[in-house]
Amino acid sequence: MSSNVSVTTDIVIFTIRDEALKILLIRRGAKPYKGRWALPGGFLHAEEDIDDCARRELREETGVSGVYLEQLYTFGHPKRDPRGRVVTIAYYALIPSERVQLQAATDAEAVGWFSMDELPRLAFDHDAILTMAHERLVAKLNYSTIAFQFMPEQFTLSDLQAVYEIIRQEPVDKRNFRKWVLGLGHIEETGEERREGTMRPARLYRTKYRDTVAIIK
Amino acid sequence: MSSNVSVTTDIVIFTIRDEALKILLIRRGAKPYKGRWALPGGFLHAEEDIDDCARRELREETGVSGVYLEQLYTFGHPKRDPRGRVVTIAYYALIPSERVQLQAATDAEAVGWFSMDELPRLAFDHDAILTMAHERLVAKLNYSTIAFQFMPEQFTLSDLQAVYEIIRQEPVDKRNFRKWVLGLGHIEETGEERREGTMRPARLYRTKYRDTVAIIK
DNA sequence: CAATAATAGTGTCAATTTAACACTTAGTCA
DNA sequence: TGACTAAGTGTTAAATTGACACTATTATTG
Repeated sequence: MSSNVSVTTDIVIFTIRDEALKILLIRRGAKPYKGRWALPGGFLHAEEDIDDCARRELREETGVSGVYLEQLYTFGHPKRDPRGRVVTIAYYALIPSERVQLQAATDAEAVGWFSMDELPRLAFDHDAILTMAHERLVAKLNYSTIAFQFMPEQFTLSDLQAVYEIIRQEPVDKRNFRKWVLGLGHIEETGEERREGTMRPARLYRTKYRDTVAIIK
Repeated sequence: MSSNVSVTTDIVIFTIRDEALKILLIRRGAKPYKGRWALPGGFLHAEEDIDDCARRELREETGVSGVYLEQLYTFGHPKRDPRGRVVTIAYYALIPSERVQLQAATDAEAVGWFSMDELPRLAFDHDAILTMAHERLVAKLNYSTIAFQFMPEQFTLSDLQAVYEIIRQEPVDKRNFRKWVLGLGHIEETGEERREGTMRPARLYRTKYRDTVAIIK
């Protein structure tokens, strides 16, 4: 009756780093696709919820927890894994830029951050998963506060605008952006300023609802 | 390694009938939850794609094929099925009103169409699945042509408007609706009219892109 | 201490989109 | 031919969106 299917979760882990949207990939050490880059992922444990499985994989690969994680889609073509029948529940996660730096040291060899425009060939159907995750992220910028999940505790409006510009791959009008984002009522001034180099200091903001992604308008 | 998980698909089948949005449920004949109503669904076959599995279930329960079917979400809480570990990939399908009539005869006993506001208690976590499907459908009305999937070959603008009103559960302005829907450019006049009773005949329309759901604006 | 360099911060107006609203038309039947 | 019933049709005000350029603040340097 059960037809003996293996179930895994794979995660598309996004962050913003070096002015670019990056994805975490892992170089496979075993067959199949040995040596190819792949999404982090792993088998569902016996008594584990699928969200927990994804969270566990995320923690194992990046050390981070408590970040935004959302189920994306389930991929189950019978031939997607040459080893046998493997259904994978794909997730995507968003990690604030700061947290990534902390992890830069781990495992240096087998793990890498890649820009969307310099992706290597991927194992399995991971390119399809990644493409779908990217489309979802871009779409969600327009009707949710998902972008805030990339921000550190405190950030400037220019920082936040940069996230939108990097993901959208096009410039955003500064005044309209500020009007819009302040009008949302989801961020507030911390009262502090960031001064850097020889320029006018920028006001710092924080998100009011740290780990909620709101649907807007 | 595979932890022996069973995989099923469950389907939320929507149609519009008797001025209401209805969902197809099946009365369970076996334990667990014997006698309770449940979503149609079944186990994934060995060499079957998951979409095909859902389509097969849909055809088995309703006799229809070639209708709109979309993957919804995957539910995998370890305790969601008392028999053991079952991960279910939930889908939802939209069936045009006309096609339903044809199936009214089948299996009369064990199958039933239920309005959203007169739902019985459901087996497993099927109420959560159904709620999510309903939310998705309502959301998609606003940014896609998904509602057209409920329409027969030919329909009037009033027919189409009724679909929006039934799903939204609120009246829609007739003139604004017509302006909007004609402006989309996704339907065209057939040239024919429907005359019924003692009223002015209504122009008939058809969708231009039969089995595509477009994302709009 | 004045000039410069670099980013932060700010408002208006036109264009577009959305939302509200009521009467005429075409047909059937009595 | 009058009455009934749903079909069909435009205008206007309000709200939203999008385009656009200058002043403010700081640190550094001559």
